[in-house]
Amino acid sequence: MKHVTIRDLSAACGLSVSTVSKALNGYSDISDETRQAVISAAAELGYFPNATARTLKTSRSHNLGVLFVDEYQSGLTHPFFAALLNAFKMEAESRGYDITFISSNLGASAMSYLSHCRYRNVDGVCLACVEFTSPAIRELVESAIPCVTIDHVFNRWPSVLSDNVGGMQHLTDYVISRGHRRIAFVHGQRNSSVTEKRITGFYRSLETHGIPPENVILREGVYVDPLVSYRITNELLSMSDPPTCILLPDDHAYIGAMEAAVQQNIKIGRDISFAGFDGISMTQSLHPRLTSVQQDTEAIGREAARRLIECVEKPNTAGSEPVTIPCKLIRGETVGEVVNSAPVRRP
Amino acid sequence: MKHVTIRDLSAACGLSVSTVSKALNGYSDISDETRQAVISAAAELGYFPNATARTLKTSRSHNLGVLFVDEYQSGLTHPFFAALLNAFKMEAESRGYDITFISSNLGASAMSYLSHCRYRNVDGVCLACVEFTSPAIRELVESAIPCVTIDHVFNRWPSVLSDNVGGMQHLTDYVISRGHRRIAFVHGQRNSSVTEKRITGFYRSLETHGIPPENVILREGVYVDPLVSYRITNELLSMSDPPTCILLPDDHAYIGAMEAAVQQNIKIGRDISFAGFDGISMTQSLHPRLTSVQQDTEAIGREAARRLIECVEKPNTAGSEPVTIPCKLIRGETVGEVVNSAPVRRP
DNA sequence: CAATTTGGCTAAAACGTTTTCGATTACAAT
DNA sequence: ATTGTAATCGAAAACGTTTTAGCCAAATTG
Repeated sequence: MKHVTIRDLSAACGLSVSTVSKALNGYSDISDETRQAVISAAAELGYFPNATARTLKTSRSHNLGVLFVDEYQSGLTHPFFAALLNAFKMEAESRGYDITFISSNLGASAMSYLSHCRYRNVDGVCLACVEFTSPAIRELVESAIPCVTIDHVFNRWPSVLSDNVGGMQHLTDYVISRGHRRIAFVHGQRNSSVTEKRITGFYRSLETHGIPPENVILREGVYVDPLVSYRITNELLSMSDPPTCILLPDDHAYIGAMEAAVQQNIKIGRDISFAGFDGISMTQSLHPRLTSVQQDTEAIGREAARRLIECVEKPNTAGSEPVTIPCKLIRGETVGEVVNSAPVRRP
Repeated sequence: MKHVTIRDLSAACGLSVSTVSKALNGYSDISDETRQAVISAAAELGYFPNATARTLKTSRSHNLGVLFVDEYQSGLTHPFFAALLNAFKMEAESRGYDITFISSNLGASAMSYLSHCRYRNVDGVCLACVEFTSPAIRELVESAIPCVTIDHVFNRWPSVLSDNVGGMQHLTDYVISRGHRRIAFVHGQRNSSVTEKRITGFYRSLETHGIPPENVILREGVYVDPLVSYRITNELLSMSDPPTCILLPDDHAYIGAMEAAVQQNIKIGRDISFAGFDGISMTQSLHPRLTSVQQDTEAIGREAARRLIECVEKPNTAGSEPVTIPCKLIRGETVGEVVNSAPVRRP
């Protein structure tokens, strides 16, 4: 009932263990004849090499670490991360790698990220959704273990970036193209780097269209929280000079914003326009369907896995350039066309 | 820069490797004096035992497999599973266990679940959201590897059940207590075991309240799909003898149901009542706030980890009884009180 | 025909632990 | 002085692989 070992296999074939090992690992000094014999015997006995023993000898575990600390304590239910992880896992598995979560509180004794990685002999680690400047992270990325980072770049290692700047810029471009000139942006928390990037994209669009900063309203909201957005939307709608379009921190905010509009009896898509961020499936079933920007989580995860594995398997090759994955604009029904073009206020 | 090994530690202490190992592992034939010396030296050198070598020797990996196949291809974004996994992971990590995903398509060669588990030397595996009757699963649960199952019971192994029967029963009880007598249940897909359980709970409630089956309407909907629920809700509302309350397959369905009610200008909570299942946070921000039943995913995951680890660490103890985790009723605003008690039709 | 190469295989040492079984000492009891 | 008993420690074998170095016959070369 125990694991069938390479010794059993060698006995069954009448060959030495070294020959069997080399036959299975594609060494060139084994005849095709015996190689076939070994392979078919392995299949028959249901032999799989013991990953542990192999790792001990080769110090390659075919195991990738995944490190993320969720700011919102939502853990794996964090929608962006969950989708990301799923794609990463798919790609890694297809290339023969398992994944294990790296955390700092394994068992009783606290363990640094680096220690955990070494403890488990991971071949590489993917960093996402973390505070990249923290000492524990620095220790890890400065070690010899290959890393890939998402939405952040260390010049030693490959990285993949979601184009938050471009995504927000295109969304704003779109809103402006629909005639909006007085726009509010309720962005997410200021301490997050993605927030800063989206703000950058927002202003970049305004600039290219010559819309003066005085025309826009910037407010700080919070992610994954409809209630704050409800409050802020109410405030914005009751201004003496209200915006014609409100860009929300994410799709969750639309729930609150919608509520505010309905209460004030303001028709969405005509009297007020909204846009979200993330393209969550649920908000695509609401009416009116939310206009939003979708991050290509699948491509991000897949690309991260590819680059990390390449970095693991060919350590000599020079560090690759950061790749940025474009976002996709989802044209819903919440950004209406401004016909009686509101007078643009210029200084 | 390499891993600091037990040999380095033994050299630093001037002791043999065996003594060091025994000191760290709490053997009784080591004096407290030398034990302390070893421990402090280990801390100073940053020594962590290599999990791979330890596993090879002890055939205990401190690694738990997690096996789930998502029916909806939503992978880790499956909300119930994501929450479950998160809780399981937390509990496992606090007890010194890492987790790895078990799948059947690792690398090029297809590998059975059992082979994957053996390949990675997992100490045990948690089965959730799977087709428990499939041959690949049977092979695994019939092996020597400890298993814990969620929402299904094999009598060999511990299991933890979410009380879908009781949850649905209490929800129906509540609806009936609000005066509803003509109730529709749009349940999920019929091939799922949780669907059957909820239907059971539904009928159990009807029976205890003496409501004849002719009074209720049963329709098959689908999970995580607002559109189908939109259609079915529309159909139900246009009946000559419409229900006063519609129980939906899950919270996602409420999006569609709400849409249908708004279109027909029917006020939710007064003219028609709705209830969901799952207690997704988003629907708790909608208005009216959805009445729903929340599964205690945190307790389920935690309990599963506990039982699995106990089963791993004390293999002799007899198999524990299945534990069922109760659901929590969330009283929202979507189930109104029926004042002019609709006449109950009796045969 | 001798010398060299080549093809195909094996022996054995590692990888970093744990654990069994002895070995050594000290000290008390006979 | 001999024996017995604890109390500590160490030697060495394992766990299942991979990989280096080498062996032997056959094939090729001069």
